[in-house]
Amino acid sequence: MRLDNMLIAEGVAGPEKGGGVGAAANASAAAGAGDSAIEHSDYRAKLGQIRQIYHQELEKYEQACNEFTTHVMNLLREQSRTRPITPKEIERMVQIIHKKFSSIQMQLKQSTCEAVMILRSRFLDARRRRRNFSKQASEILNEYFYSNLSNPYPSEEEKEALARRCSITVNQVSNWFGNKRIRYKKNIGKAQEEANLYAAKKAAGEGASPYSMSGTPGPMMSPPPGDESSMGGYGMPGMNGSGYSGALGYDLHPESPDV
DNA sequence: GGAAATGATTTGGG
DNA sequence: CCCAAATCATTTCC
Repeated sequence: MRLDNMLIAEGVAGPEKGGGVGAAANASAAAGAGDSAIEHSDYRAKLGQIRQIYHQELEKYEQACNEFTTHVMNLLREQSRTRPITPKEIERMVQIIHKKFSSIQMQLKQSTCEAVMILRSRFLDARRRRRNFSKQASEILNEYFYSNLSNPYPSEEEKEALARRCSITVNQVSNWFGNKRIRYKKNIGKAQEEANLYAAKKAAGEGASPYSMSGTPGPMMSPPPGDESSMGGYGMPGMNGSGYSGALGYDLHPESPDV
């Protein structure tokens, strides 16, 4: 019913996917804006584990059910010597057994669903895998922010430029400015120091080049001496060993973290 | 270990 | 869409 559909939708039940668990070796980290590729393979690996356990258990139940059924059949056959037993009665017995076992399977399915839900919330919520930006990125963003304090709203192009220089996404730049604005406003008194600090830094670093905001937002501004915007992001997230323990003995042992 | 800092998301308004 | 504000979850610093 619902649970089945959900499990199929999540890829736990249903058609077997290719090589199964160990077939998530995706080593193509697109240079551009590829941000949701690596986390996905990790997610799938864990999902594969869940699927494996699920099928294992399912099979076990199936087997147990069959064994129990034949056992009961034997008992009935034995009894048939002392009293007449109709085929209908046997069939009813079998049905009762199957019903019982299917309810047990239901439990398995439900706890599997729960496990998937937990997994989803663990991996799909980016808040849980937050990483601080690099020092340089913060520098760049702060520079812009305090240089344009009167209007700290970078246009789309400016955001893109900042994103490139910081090796982060445009969305992250937007987030950063959203956070920065609100948090700057919250305590202006204290942040003022920071403003001065960055203003001074600016003046010292650039000498006579007031690219504040009046003129064109030239995309060719020369960065300060210590630029180096390559540096390939900020490394792979360590992915602390979550080890969620589901209701029914699901336990994803902390796997070796590498791609 | 707890507080502060910080990045990301949700909510609500335009 | 973008933004502000509130909130969440994690990292960093003490």
